[in-house]
Amino acid sequence: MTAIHWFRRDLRLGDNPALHAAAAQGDVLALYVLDPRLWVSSGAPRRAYLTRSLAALDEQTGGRLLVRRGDPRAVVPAVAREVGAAAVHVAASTEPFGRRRDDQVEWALEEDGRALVRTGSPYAVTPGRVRNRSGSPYQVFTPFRRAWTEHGWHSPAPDAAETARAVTFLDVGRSDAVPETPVPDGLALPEAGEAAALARWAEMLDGPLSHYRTERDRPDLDSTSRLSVPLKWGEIHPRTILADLSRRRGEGADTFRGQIAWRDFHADVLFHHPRAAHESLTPVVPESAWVDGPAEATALAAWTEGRTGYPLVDAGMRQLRGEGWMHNRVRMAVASFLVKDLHVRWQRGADHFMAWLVDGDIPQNQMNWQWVAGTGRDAAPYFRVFNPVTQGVTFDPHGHYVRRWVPELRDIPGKAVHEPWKLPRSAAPDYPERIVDHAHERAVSLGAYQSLR
DNA sequence: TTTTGAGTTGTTCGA
DNA sequence: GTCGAACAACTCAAA
Repeated sequence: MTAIHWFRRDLRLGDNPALHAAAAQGDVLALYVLDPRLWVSSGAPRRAYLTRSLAALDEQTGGRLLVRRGDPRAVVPAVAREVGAAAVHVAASTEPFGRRRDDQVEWALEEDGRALVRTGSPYAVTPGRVRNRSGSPYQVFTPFRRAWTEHGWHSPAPDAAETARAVTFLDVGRSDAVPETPVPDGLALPEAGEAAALARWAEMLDGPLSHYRTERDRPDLDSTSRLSVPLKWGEIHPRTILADLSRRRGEGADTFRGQIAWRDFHADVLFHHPRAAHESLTPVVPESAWVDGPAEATALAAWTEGRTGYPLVDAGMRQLRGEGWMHNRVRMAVASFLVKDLHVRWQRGADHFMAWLVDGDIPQNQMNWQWVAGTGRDAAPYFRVFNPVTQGVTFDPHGHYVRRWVPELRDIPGKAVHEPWKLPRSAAPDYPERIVDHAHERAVSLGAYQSLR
């Protein structure tokens, strides 16, 4: 008997229960479907990364990954007919687009007498499972985390080597050509694939994890896991991470576990509120507070190109275009700046992030933007406005991060780099003037909030 | 049943 | 220079 494992956001062999569910039925056809709708909306950095991750997965399957281009609602049932598979196995999608698509694929398969079998999801606890005593989802992170911890999670499934031995992958011939995916000029992509993800995690466990609680906010240090990318693509599963963490003591492990909990929480909130992918869950300022038209375009251009005149903001925006990634602390600072200093709707910023982030993921990206904007379920209080100078001095105390990404400021030593306007113009003649005054715009934002209360 | 206290990520102001 | 309070409103769980 033949079964299909349809890979999506689980581009790995290890700790992949859905793949084992397929293998339990016989030989496995490893399938990936390049959906033009997703391909186009992914942005060049993610397309380039995906291509490389698929190449790594193909190698892991002995060159037997079948890649087909087209609408999964047509492609998946067609491939199932071709190979005579009774079932197509997947890890469940939980975000709005994927749920709808999977339901439609399931109906198409059922018309043909075949089944779509969902086993597991990209989360430690499948969204929708954590409930309070009255059966409702949690609105607030801390109680969610408590219940999530009590809920627990499965032990990891077999690792990649064992899986490769246990599963027989079918060779059904030629894949469709994957389109050319040039890497945008100057963009340094991280290495893709399961092996690279596990190597990065092993490095983290033996190094930065012990100082994670105190140093994770420092963009000038390599103190974070950078696992957002492999987690987005499922090159590693959070369950693998939690199992390793359970064997570690210390506040670093506990803080990192909290980040995994946040990831599950965001997926859970979006599961219960699909509209949160594009609408504010709780509008906190009147529509009139946002800029529109040419004013919005001008503000967005300065922000996306990293020429706002605020060094930390500009460094972050340039890191995004340079690496397809940005340090989390800086993501918050630039997001706060766009929403509360430039008065641009959070959705515009979220769209730009999705266009450039290699880890760009709807639940994490949109929910974090809503957190900063104060519109989320468990959002930042309205008065929490990040001061780009204070954030810079506090978290990039020597200015290393800013100088790395903003070469016009390279000659300003130490933390003075966060306030170049206090120096003679000759210290950084090519660096832009501030496009707004933070203190003033902060007051405007607080006023807008008051007006809706 | 009602009350109470705590809650990812900040900043400013006045004592 | 340091430090605590204030800046809302609401959810949730423990008392």
